[in-house]
Order: sequence, then C-alpha cells, then structure tokens
Amino acid sequence: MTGRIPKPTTARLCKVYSLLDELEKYGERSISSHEIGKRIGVRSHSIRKDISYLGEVGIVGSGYAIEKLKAHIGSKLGLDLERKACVVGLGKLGNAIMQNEKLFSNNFKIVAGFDSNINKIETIVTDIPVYPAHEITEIIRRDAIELAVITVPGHAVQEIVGRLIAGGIRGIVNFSPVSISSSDDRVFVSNIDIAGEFRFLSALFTLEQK
Amino acid sequence: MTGRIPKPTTARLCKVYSLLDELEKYGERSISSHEIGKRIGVRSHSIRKDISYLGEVGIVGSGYAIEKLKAHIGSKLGLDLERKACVVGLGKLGNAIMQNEKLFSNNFKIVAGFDSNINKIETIVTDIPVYPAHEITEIIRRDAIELAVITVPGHAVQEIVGRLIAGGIRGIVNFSPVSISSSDDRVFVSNIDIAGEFRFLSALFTLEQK
DNA sequence: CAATTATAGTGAATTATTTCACAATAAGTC
DNA sequence: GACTTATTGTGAAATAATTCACTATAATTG
Ligand SMILES: NC(=O)c1ccc[n+]([C@@H]2O[C@H](COP(=O)([O-])OP(=O)(O)OC[C@H]3O[C@@H](n4cnc5c(N)ncnc54)[C@H](O)[C@@H]3O)[C@@H](O)[C@H]2O)c1
Ligand SMILES: NC(=O)c1ccc[n+]([C@@H]2O[C@H](COP(=O)([O-])OP(=O)(O)OC[C@H]3O[C@@H](n4cnc5c(N)ncnc54)[C@H](O)[C@@H]3O)[C@@H](O)[C@H]2O)c1
Repeated sequence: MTGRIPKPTTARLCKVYSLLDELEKYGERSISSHEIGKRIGVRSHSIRKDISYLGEVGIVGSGYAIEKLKAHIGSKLGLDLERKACVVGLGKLGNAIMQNEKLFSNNFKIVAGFDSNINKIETIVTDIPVYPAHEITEIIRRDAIELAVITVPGHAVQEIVGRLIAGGIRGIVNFSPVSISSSDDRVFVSNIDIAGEFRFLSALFTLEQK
Repeated sequence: MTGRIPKPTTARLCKVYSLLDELEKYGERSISSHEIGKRIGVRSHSIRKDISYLGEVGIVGSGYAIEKLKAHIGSKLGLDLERKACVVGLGKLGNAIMQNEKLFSNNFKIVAGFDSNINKIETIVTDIPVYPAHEITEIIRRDAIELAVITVPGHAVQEIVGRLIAGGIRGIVNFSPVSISSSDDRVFVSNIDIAGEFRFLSALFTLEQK
C-alpha cells in the first residue's frame, strides 16, 4: 500500500535495488523475498513489507520478476535517473575515486572535480573537467550537479559545504573526519569516517549487540 | 538507568564520544545536552536519554564535564581501549588508508597490511609490517587483531572474509562494492559503498524525507 | 539572598518499526 | 486433476524508539 515510507525501509530498498542491478547482470530473471533477505541480511517478512509500501509488484506463489521489481523501486525512489556528481578535493582519496568508474554503476556520472591547489588542477590526468575550488557554486549550478563527494582536509569542509549548498547541491557524501550536520532541509548528508565506524563496531561487540 | 541500550543510541553515543574527543583537544571543559545535540544533529532530549542509559553523569543545571562524560561513555562502550586493526588490499585506497595515521585517532592502531600481490608487498614503503594474503588468519590470531578494513576488488571479498573470521576478527569495514552480511554472530560488519550512499541520498531527496 | 534562568534525568505517552499469522494464489508433483 | 509446496501481500499485534512533561538542582543576576 503506497503511503509514507519509513526511512529504514528506504535504506533497505536501496540495497535491494543494488542487489537486483547485480543479479540482472548475471542474467537472473526472478527471485523470492526469502532469497533477497538472505542476500542483504534481513528477514523475508521485512523485505515483503518494504516492497509492499510501493504497491503490489510480485507474483503470489512465484516471487518477483527482477527487471520489473527493479524498475518499480527505481521509479518510486528516483533511482532510475542518471544523476551528475562531483568530487571536491583531488588528493589521494579524491583522485582514486574520480578514476574509479566502477564505483558509480550507470546511475551516477562524475562530471567535475575541484581543488584549491592550482598545481593539482593543471597536472591531473583525467577526462573529467577539473576546476579551482572557488568556482564550485557556479559550476554546480551551471551543470545541474546533484551529488558531491567531499575529500578535503577537515579544516576546509565548512567552506566547501557552504559553496555546494549555494550552488543547489542535493546530496553530499563526506569522507573527511569533520562531520557535517545539514542545517538546510533540502540537502542530505552522509558522513563516512573510518574511526567512527571502528568505534561503532567496537561498541557493538563490547555490548554483544546482535 | 543502566539496562539494554538501543542500537540507535549506541550509534549516537559513538558520535558523542568523537565530539568530546575533539572538544577536549581544544581545551573545552564542559558542554550541555543542547549543545551536543546541535553539533551532531539531534534533539537535546535524545542526547539526555541516550546518556542516561549509562547512568547519571551530568550535573543538573550545569551540564556535562567533558572529560568525565568521555571516560564514562568510553568505559561503558569499550571505546577507551587501544585496539589493533589491519588493512587488506594495498591498492590505491588501501595504501592511502594505511598511510593516513590521522584517520584513526589514538584508539586504533594499524599493525598489519595484506595483499595477494607479492610485488606490492615487496615494494611498498611503510613502517607497518605487510604480509601475503594467505597469512591473514595466522597473523590476525597471533597479533590479536580485532578490526579490519577491506579494500580489495569485489571478487576477492568472500575469501578474505573467511580468513578474517577464521582468525577471530571482531569488526570489518568493507569498502568493496560487494556487500558482506555476517553469518557469524560474533563478527560485526559495516559496508561502505559510494554508489549505495548516492542511491540512499537520491531516494531521500526524491521522497523529500526529512 | 531572592528570583530567575539553565539544565540533567526520567517515567509516561506517543510514534515508528518490525514481526507475525494467515488468506490467497501460483507452480510443481504424482 | 487433486494434492502439496512455495510464495506474496497485508492487517493486526508486538516491540522498539523517540518525544514530552515535569521535577529537582545548579548557576546567575540584581
Ligand atoms: N586517504 C584516505 O585513505 C582517506 C580515507 C578516508 C577519509 N580520508 C579523508 O579524506 C580527506 C582527504 O584525504 P587525502 O588522503 O586524499 O588527503 P590529501 O591531502 O591527499 O588531499 C586533500 C586534497 O584537498 C585539497 N584541498 C585542501 N583544501 C581545499 C579547499 N579548501 N578546497 C578544495 N580542495 C582543497 C588539497 O589540495 C588536496 O589535493 C581527509 O579529510 C582524510 O581524512 C582519507
Ligand atoms: N579507489 C577508490 O577511491 C575507492 C573508493 C571506495 C571504494 N573502493 C573499492 O575499494 C576496492 C579497492 O579499490 P582500489 O582503487 O584501491 O583498487 P586497486 O586495484 O588499486 O587495489 C586493489 C588491491 O587489492 C589487491 N588484491 C586483489 N585480490 C586480493 C586478494 N585476494 N587478497 C588480498 N589482496 C588482493 C590487489 O593486489 C590490489 O593491490 C575496490 O573494491 C573498490 O571498488 C575504491
């Protein structure tokens, strides 16, 4: 039944989408809620419930047609559109990301890189256009870039975020250790921090939280 | 009141810990639940409730003493111990991580690197010992390594996970696009995948989920 | 020092999410 | 074709998490 979708459901459906995308490549045609659950580590009830928020799409007694389910989730969650992305901070990590096409499936396309260091911009070898950091706002707006990956040192994060938001960015993946909490309702942020992940894992196994 | 701690609470407390760690460096002495909440993007009620799962530690009317609160969270969640970690896959990303000391605060220490490519092991320049991948199980056990970062291509993940678990690893941060779902109750996994993050952010702003 | 303001802690109420149980239907088997 | 098995979708029940409202206490102000 279509209605408000719980956030945890949205997160799981994104994983289901990634799984279907993968399976499709291997020529699979159909799959059951049980099998999906096993693959992404949740119970089959949850999978069925999650999918049911988008309306009926499976075949009772027979499972889900992969192509159809993927299209269904994709259109409801907006995962079927090609979206433009950029990388800010072209150091070790930023460069590795820019040059690793495989990271982005065919839904996301990196169309710009930014760095404050002019030397880097001039010496970098890539087909993707690179710009000085002060042009972020302008280029984001001009090229209608929706997503950004931040790979600058912590002290530079705040300024970068300001420019990205001024340009109208919609989503940010932040790899710097300085966490961003979005003040702007239209911008969504995901902070990724290895020490933070290590802490969480340590806490989980300290508390033995299943 | 001490009791079972909800998982979302555990996650937030880890963030609070990181924040306190940061503030302590700048010489701050005390902080209110309101200020903590603002910094990590949640309401002050939640912060107080979260902290209260660990017992009383604040001063009514006055806030929390940073050093004391940090020690308190740290000891309850096991964040105060130095834990050993390793990196598996010494390519672009793995190397960058190994060489970026700053990523790990002083709670985590990388004590080993692994790769299946013998040439890489011989040519790599680092103070951290590096080993061929078939020794993973042995070294993990010998050095009592609790945490691992996986930065190998997707096709190699399954085998690596098997070896890590055989050695007794407790937590894994997986950067490869092939997601791991832990079958073993004692092992906790965090999958980090840029396309996945982009998908989730896209879904959030498509649905306008605050 | 009296009044005011800031703040932690927490049981209770509310809201959100997950799990369950089962009807309905498709596919497979003999 | 009758019987068995596999499977979805979903309302209802159960659990989990968040938010609220309020008490108590510390700090600050005039
Ligand atoms: N190296 C890793 O493996 C790794 C892993 C996870 C997270 N991180 C984090 O990612 C960030 C980058 O790490 P790195 O190892 O690539 O560092 P790096 O020093 O190699 O690269 C940082 C880049 O950011 C650029 N920069 C600095 N200030 C800028 C600004 N104001 N605007 C635009 N560009 C700016 C620098 O010129 C440089 O090119 C750091 O915050 C780091 O903690 C790194
Ligand atoms: N490059 C990035 O910016 C980036 C960002 C996020 C995630 N990732 C992911 O991280 C992984 C590594 O990316 P990369 O760019 O560093 O690739 P890379 O090819 O530079 O490095 C991969 C390394 O893994 C080693 N390896 C291969 N099989 C192995 C095995 N069985 N045991 C041990 N080591 C093995 C290789 O020898 C190589 O050194 C990939 O899965 C990639 O998708 C990369």
